[in-house]
Amino acid sequence: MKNVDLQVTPARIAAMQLFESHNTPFDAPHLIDHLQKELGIDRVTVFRILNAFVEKGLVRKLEFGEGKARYELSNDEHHHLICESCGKIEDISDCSISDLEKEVEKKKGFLVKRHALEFFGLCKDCQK
Amino acid sequence: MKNVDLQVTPARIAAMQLFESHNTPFDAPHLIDHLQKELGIDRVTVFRILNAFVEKGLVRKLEFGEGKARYELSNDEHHHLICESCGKIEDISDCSISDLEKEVEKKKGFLVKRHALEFFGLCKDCQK
DNA sequence: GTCTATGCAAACTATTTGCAGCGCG
DNA sequence: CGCGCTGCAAATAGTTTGCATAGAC
Repeated sequence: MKNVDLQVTPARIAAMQLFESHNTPFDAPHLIDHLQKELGIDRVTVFRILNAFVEKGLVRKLEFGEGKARYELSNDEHHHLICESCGKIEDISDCSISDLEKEVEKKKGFLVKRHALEFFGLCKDCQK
Repeated sequence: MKNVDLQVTPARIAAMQLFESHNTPFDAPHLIDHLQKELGIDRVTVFRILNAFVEKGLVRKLEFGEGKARYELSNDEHHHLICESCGKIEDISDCSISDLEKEVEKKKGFLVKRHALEFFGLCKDCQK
């Protein structure tokens, strides 16, 4: 955290710990809930921490059409399977879009910096 | 519009016309602006129209991480190139994700109903 | 000690809900 | 004329901003 020029504070440590212990992306209210109970951190501070983390590239901001953002560690590149029935979010890592990306750059002259790919549907358990 | 069991009203006609004359997805405030000036339609009504259109499958709801939704006609299947500098949104239609989709279904047992794919970066004009 | 982070209050934006009245079919 | 659509008021959810104080380095 010091390597990205951010002060190390209790709130930020706790926030980072929650990211590290979570395997699925969560939203601001979820983090607020935790930090409020645990350390009495204010809602506003949580949003500021999230924005700082995103800006420094520690964390990625996602949107799944819920009217609020979700966040996850930006360690590895992967995409999501979102179950429209139970809300479970799974990861997929094998992303073979680089070909399509190259095509876009050639065809449209568009310089791709990042992409978002999500699959919506029904998870194994919700199908039967 | 009658074929999806929705009453045909001035507000809905005007909304549909805006969709048909627009080539890029727009947000609720944009539509509100138009319908308010044109016909004095209330903000709330516009949201209700948008929800009805989405529910009936006439329109698709998108989110590009702006903290608000965008909408577009759901005629054809395509994806978007979003310029992070000027905000221009272009379409790409040749989507070759069906392979990846099949893989997901096999590997994870996840039933894919739809997917979202967007590329973020710099458009031709914003690169130099 | 300086500069950044936090708390509190307030504001703002997008969106939803309740209820009464209007209008499409 | 009945039920769905709209308007108005109000509420809710997520998120941002301003300013004064507390805390990290």
